[in-house]
Amino acid sequence: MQPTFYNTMARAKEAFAPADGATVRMYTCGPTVHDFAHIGNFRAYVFEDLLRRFLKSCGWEVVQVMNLTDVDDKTIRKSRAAGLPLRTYTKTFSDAFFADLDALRIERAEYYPAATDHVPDMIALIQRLIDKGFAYRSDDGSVYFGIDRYDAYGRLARVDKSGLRPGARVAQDEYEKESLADFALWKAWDETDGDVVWDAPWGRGRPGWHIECSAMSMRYLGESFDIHTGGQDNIFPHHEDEIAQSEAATGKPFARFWLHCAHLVVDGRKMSKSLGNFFTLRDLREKGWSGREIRYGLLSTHYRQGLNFTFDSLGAARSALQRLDEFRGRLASAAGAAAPGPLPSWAQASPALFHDALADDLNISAALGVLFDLVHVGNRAVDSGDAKPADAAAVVALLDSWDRVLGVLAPGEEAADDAAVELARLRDEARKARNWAEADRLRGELAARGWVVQDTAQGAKLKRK
RNA sequence: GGCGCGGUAGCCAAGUGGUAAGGCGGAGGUCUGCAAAACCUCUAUUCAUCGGUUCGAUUCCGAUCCGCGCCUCCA
Repeated sequence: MQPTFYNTMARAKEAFAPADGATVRMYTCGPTVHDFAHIGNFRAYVFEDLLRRFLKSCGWEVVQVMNLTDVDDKTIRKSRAAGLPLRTYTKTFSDAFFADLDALRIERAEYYPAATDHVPDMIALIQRLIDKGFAYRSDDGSVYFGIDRYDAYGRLARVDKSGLRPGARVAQDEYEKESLADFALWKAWDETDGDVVWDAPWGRGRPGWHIECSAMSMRYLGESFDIHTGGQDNIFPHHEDEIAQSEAATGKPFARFWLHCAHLVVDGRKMSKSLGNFFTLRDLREKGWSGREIRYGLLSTHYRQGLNFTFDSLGAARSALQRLDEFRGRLASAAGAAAPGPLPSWAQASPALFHDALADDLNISAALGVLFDLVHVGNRAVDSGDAKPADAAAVVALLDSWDRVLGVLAPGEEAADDAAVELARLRDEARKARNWAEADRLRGELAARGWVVQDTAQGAKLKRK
């Protein structure tokens, strides 16, 4: 089935294929590296990772770009407060960001351009906009995009530009703009910028926020590309402004599909430090949750659905993953060294069901339903002895192919240490001697070391608690 | 005020104009020395409320109530 994605531009699901039929060119709005990313941010990145992996499973190549915003008001302010050069300050957080991506099993994008490495591209793009009459210079040397000079403004967010009213956060010093919703392409230098400054033909300063995404997407993906994603809060103004400045400059359609993921709340409330419900990935890992568990928690709710993140839901993720691990382990032992045969009858429908679920705008709940249905019938087959080694091997291969999309199955087994193996051996001996008290004592000792014993037909197995 | 999303079992969460997937949790049972895991059975006569359309609506339409997001740099 051909994938269908909900395109914010159309406010409807639309059939998707890459424009050139082979390679999906995708731009994903990335982090502002002035602090550790929080789990709300990672919800978006996990969604984009699922999208990326699913597109690959459809047989397409993917070229993904994720920007690193390493210059903006907050970043400058914080780096100056820390007494560090901008680069030094942001490196801490971009390094942490990549470590967090790894923990969440998020595949690397092809490009992670940093804004500060692409200022010349931005200057060139702004110059094009000035030359074409879409942008104007204000008295202080800033450059603004004039939305009244661009007819199509407001198409994505469906805002009427005449209806835009001033928000609470409009700075006092922006009176020079032609229209309130005009946005800065270039901000003239002032003393709070310190040494964060570039020379441009119209004066010294630094780029506005929106322009980096236009300039960097064009550099790596071309002036038109397939998919642009971000959090729903980016629809307006960020993505609206990207479209305006990009299409005004090139005269070409910018992104064909716009996918936006909904926000995450914690315990039903917006995350905030004052409520004590604000978590970075690091915070959760320190509480003993694995990256895989957190990934499952973030992944298992449809991306356009608001996600209520709770510790109960993490516990549910842990249990669900244990069930999946157990199933894969049972199948692997049933398979032994057998080569995969054709899928057994009880699994034959599964691959198409799984693909079709995700092809329907990444319906992850339906896809997980297919997965758990397979676990159910598969466990039954193993119990009844119907699963022949070649069958089991085929289903293991199927699970592994699904996991290239989901990225949650492979548990990263921890081999039991020698001491635990010895305790398990002693317990086996005690059991053979029907010395149940000693066997249970040894099981307790293993439990204290964090190991759970399972007696199976193949002998005792040790699993991490 | 404008744009938009959502209200489905104890919790999370799909879904369809024809009678409610799946996960977690809970109860009972099988297996086991006991466990663990797995399996079996049960756990929403009902999908926020009220109207309407229809042979029939949780699913379509309207209204109401409630919760939430964005409206200048927050994924």
